[in-house]
Amino acid sequence: MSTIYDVARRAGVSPKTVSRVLNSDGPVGEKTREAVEAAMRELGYVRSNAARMMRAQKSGIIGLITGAISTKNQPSTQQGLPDLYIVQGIQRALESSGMTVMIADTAGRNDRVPHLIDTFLSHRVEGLIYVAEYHQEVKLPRLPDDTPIVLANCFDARRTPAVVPDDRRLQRDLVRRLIVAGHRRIAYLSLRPDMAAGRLRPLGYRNALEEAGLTPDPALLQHVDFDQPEIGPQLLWDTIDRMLHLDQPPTVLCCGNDQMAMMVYGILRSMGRRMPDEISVAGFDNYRAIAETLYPPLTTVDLPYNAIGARAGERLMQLISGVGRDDHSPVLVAGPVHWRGSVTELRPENVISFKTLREEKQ
Amino acid sequence: MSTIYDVARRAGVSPKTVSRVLNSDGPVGEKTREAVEAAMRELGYVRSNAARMMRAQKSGIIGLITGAISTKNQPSTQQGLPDLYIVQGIQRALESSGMTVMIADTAGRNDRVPHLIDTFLSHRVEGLIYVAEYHQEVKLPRLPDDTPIVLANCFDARRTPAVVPDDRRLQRDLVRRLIVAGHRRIAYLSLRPDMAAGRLRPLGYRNALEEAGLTPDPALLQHVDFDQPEIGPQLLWDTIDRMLHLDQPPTVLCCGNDQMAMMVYGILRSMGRRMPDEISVAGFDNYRAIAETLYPPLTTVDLPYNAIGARAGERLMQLISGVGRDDHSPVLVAGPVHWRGSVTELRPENVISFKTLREEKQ
DNA sequence: CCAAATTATGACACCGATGTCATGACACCG
DNA sequence: CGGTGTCATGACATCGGTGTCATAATTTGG
Repeated sequence: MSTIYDVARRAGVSPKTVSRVLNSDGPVGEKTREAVEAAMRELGYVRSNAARMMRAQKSGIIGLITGAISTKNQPSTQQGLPDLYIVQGIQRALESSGMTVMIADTAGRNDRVPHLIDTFLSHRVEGLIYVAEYHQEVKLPRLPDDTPIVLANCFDARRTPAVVPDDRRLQRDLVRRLIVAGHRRIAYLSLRPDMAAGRLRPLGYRNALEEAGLTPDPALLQHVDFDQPEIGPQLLWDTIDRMLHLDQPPTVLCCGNDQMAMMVYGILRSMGRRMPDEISVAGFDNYRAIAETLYPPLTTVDLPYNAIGARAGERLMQLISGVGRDDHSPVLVAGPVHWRGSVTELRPENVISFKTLREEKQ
Repeated sequence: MSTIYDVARRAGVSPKTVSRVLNSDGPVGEKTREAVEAAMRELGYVRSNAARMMRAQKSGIIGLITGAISTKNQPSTQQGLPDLYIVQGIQRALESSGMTVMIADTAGRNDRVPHLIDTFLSHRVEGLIYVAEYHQEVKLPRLPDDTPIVLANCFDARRTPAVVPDDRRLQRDLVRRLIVAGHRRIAYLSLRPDMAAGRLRPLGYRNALEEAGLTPDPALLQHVDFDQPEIGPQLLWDTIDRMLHLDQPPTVLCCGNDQMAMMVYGILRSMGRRMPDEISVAGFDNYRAIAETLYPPLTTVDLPYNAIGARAGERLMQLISGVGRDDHSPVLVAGPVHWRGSVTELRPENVISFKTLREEKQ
């Protein structure tokens, strides 16, 4: 591959002049510039980042660590593929700043993280982003120097800058909307409480009920470890069966995520229940491959992984430029409710007008 | 960040000696080595790849271009997220060779590809991999120099080294298995024929039937553009309705992919058909979030995106080391049939034993 | 015990781009 | 017309490792 020296020789100028043309640095004569540009074209010259990085002491590289990429085909895979969307969002956000993204995955082994960080540091990355596959607390080794790092879809005890989904608010918004549609008996099938989503979403559900003056009924709230290999569907079946046989059965089943909702679809239909007339179903995530393809399409709330990535990228760029280095508050990201065919709007006379709620939503 | 000069000064040796310790190059005295290692630890030294790359003229970087990462939230999103799995496979394959992966996405705009390639070249990547979101033909700008490139999940007219799924064989294997299970009236709901999968999979379906001495019935083969926004589900409904009212209706519906199968589940149940007793359903892809969570779990065939990535990575490493530079034959990748609850095994007396088929499958 | 081989270490150049400073050629102004 | 600015360009050093060669110290062998 050719260098500025090759270009300089061919154009009959000094290397420094070529450099000036490349960077529009100092003044360069019209004829000289043309000669240099011609030489560059003819040689197919591409400037070496390594050399330029050495002088500039800037790499223009951001390191991305994602455990997600590799834990996906583990036994218990319950989530969608949020990380891809997050990575996409990061790329979008970093694109304008001219950064190049270097990516590495832990291959499902957290003990490899220090090694990956070392590799990134040897490339002198200007910042790091750690992407988790689902909202959770993580523990990262302390970075040896002052390279900024942002956590996406996770947080840690050291209060490292983080961007996470606002699970509580998202669930609250969805349940609010269900209430606006006239539903009063709203069941909630929650994810395992050892995941952040399994704690925060039920909280949002409760908030929405209380706001509306409804008393949460313990009989309508149940944790279901639905993605357990064998017993998951059975657990779900039993729970739904029990709820539907209550004196006052729910009119809508709010599911911990879209995948659970998909399974609920199959179960309800096997039970001979018609959707959404007899019983409505709502999801969480707006996992589009599922929500839009299910029949009927699934009402759910958008967990905007793209935006999480974008926010993380922006936050990192700020940190790199020295802004908000001591701001430790996490960035919460929310998205809109997607109202589709899986939930009935109950008869108007049952629907109370949540004026304040609606206004707030705007 | 500290340099070997800092380390050398601290350890009271020359920079070259530090370099020797780093690379286990020449002989180094025991005491000297320890002093150097101590100094490195104390300073938190991390070697600069930029500098070393300059001398070595090797970057240790592989460039990854994926259009997929960004076209996902386009209107017509029908596939899963194969690219993530492909990327994962690539990383796995490259990990052992100590390569670092740099990733860039086209943000859905193919006109950005040349720019991305330039960026990669400026980093002096040792190879490139282009990952497509679904099996298709692509057209890439010619690379200006001899940097090797491999196409993953796509191919081009220049016969650039490529790794693609063996759609025909996968579909044939699945249909074979259906035949072994006793099915004779096998319907095929195909994807749009403008996608490679929409042409190759029906071909495999046909192959399997003919092998078994069954005559393909045109009434049982239908292209369905199921992921069209509004009319998709309707088209699918009509097609299924028509097929189920044939004189000899199908016993199993073979779907172009798992997502279509998911929609078919909903439709069949709305029609009041019980699965799998009355009618069986099979998918394609083994999109696990869907196939394993559907109720009943979906029989499908594994399109091993992971393996595609891994093969692509391996192929690239070969090319880099100069092996098989003029081998233009594409690598075909297949995976196993996953037999789950969505397809009935018909009564034994109906089941002919496909001895040869079974043996071949092993 | 001395020559030859081996071990341990350092001086120096180089990879390719760019920052600093110098130099020569003009143009402009009083 | 001489001094001062601006323009256009180049010489040279530098970034941080590593290859080459030289040199000093030590061991080995005859």
